[in-house]
Amino acid sequence: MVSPTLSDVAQAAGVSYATADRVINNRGNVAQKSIDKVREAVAALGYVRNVAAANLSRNRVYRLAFLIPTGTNAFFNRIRNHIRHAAEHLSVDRITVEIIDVSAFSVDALEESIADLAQRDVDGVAIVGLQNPLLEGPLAKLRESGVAVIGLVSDLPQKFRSAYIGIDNMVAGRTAARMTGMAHAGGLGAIQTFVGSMEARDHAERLQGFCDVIAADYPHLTVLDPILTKDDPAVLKEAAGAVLSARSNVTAFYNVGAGNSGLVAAIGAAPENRPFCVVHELVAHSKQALIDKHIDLVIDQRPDIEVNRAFAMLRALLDERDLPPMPDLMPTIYVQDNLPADPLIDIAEAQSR
Amino acid sequence: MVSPTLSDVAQAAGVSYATADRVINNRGNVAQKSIDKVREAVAALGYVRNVAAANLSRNRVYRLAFLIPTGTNAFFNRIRNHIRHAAEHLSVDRITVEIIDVSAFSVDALEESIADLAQRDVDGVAIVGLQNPLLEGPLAKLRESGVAVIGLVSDLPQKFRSAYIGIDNMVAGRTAARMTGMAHAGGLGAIQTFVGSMEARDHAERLQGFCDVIAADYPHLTVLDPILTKDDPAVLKEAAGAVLSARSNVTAFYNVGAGNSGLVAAIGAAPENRPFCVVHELVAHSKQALIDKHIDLVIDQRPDIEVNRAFAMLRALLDERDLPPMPDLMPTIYVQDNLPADPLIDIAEAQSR
DNA sequence: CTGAAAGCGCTTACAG
DNA sequence: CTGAAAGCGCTTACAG
Repeated sequence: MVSPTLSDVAQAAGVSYATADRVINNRGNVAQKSIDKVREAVAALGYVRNVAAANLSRNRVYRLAFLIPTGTNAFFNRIRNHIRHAAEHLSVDRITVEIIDVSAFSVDALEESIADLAQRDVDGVAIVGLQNPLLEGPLAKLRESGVAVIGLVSDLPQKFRSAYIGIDNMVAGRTAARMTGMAHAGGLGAIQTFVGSMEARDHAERLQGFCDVIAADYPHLTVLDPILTKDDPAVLKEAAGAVLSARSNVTAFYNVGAGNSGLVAAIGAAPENRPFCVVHELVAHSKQALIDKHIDLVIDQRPDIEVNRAFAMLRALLDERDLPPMPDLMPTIYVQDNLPADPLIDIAEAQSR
Repeated sequence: MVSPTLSDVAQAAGVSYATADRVINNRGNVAQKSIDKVREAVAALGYVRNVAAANLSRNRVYRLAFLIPTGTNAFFNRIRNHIRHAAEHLSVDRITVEIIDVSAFSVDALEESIADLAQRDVDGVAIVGLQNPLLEGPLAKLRESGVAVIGLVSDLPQKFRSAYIGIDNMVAGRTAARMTGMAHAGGLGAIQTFVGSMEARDHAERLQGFCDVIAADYPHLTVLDPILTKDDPAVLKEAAGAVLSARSNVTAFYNVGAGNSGLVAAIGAAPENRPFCVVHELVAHSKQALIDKHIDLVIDQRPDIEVNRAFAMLRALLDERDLPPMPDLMPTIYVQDNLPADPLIDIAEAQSR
């Protein structure tokens, strides 16, 4: 039971190889009669196109690009490492990968980078995006020129990308709230929250999800107004330190954004009777803080899986084949006991220093 | 910068294509001088073998098999569904997949099934194994005949398989303990544990990990002796019901094994003031129990990821290429908020009824 | 020990 | 609108 080839199909349909090929790939210029005959033969034989052979024959090379925000953000450094690491194993499949740095959180910079891509010789691109209409023009152009576009970690305007790979930040916030609620075991409490910026959509969504769950299921807990940190460790250290030394009634810390090293430093300076601590993204210092019992939980979006999926998705898109199975990506909960021994986490951090 | 081909290498080395091929694939019968020249050329040009072309030329078809325990166990039904689902998308790559049922937990049955595989025309196999020396004979034969063998979910004797894909059950138990500890917020408590069988290695390991963490970090909690359930829902229902109606001082339930539907039924019958509940494996009824707030946490080993990795691993093994990046698989923690909308979970359950 | 050549299942000009 | 043929990068007999 060897699978049928295109020449089997052609023979069964009574047409030439080339004509069968034209039908299979919708290349046009075929008589309706021929089309019907080929379609029938395909159905009868159960023909399925051999993508590997097709790619070989056109000497297919996938040139992929990732647009990633710059900066010392340990999370994006982790993403970068996962891309590079995956890329090493992908050269076997004739895939070249380029990481393009984009100034973080700047719509203008992102717009320009996307426009530049059209010049570049690229087949597919994954973009850490922003939901901004300014991006629509360059994105439309990119897609017109046949480039596959997906959003990664942070979405693009939906009509201008083929897929989005990332978590739902509302869910991430809800998950953080659930754990914080549980950890109070029915007792009273007050939760001090920290956010980088309320303009950052992901931060706002996480906080929203967090507050929703606390209000619904843990009414004996109070969520205090968030302290704005700009994701700056120094700001976090100072603010958290102030709360701790005030011997307030705060029973938990939830940092919605980045800058965790500052939070950990403040806690390390006053370890007795610290509040329950939840933060986002597993990077070298948050991992170490878990091990040191300075914090309790890390909610992570699994950048390794995100990157792998981005590659799989781009390839499927470029091969014009069905997408591989991809259930929703859900935030993962780490405690000190289920930490992955992922060397890329630590590399990421080393580079960000 | 097109990547060099074997004919580039042959030309650079001053030998024929066939000779270069012999060196690249270690086929032997080549003069040392030729070997050296080819090796140099490979290094100089940065040649990397095109696996797709190689597979095409030998008309490579991968015939893979999975040996999975039978029974109504919802977890293994979930595994089955993931295999079938992945298989649908794999026919494109000339991969055929066969699921072979094996009587659960029977060394004899497993031994026989492995022996049968040698007859069958199979290139690679993933086996839900047992650590039993009886398996070594048939496994050795299988590998001699060139079949790639990996352990899945439960390991085989280590020397007789190329890789193991599954979680560390000690880690799973530790994780369960950490969450249970947190949920007591420093208060006193007693934890009733349930195990299927202390002979089952995975159960014993989970319980061990659980007890270790409670003893080390939550000394104010007591772990009660496990109730033996044989993974039978009826036994669990009865036992848990008895504990609940005794109005004991039990503050938490931890079910190390299967049979959760019985536990949930007992809780559903007496929902007021129920203990904190941790179970293993996300299947339709444990998912529903989370949503219904009958239980608090599910520790899951992500069978979807395990299955995907099993396929990737077997392919890499058969292609004799480097293994793709695979960080340790860690148990995942689910609460009602980060549940995946995975249709295969529910299919699995429907079939097991 | 070495090399020339057919073939894997496709795509792509090219000729008609 | 249709078909014959070269070529993609490899493997595999086969001849020497």
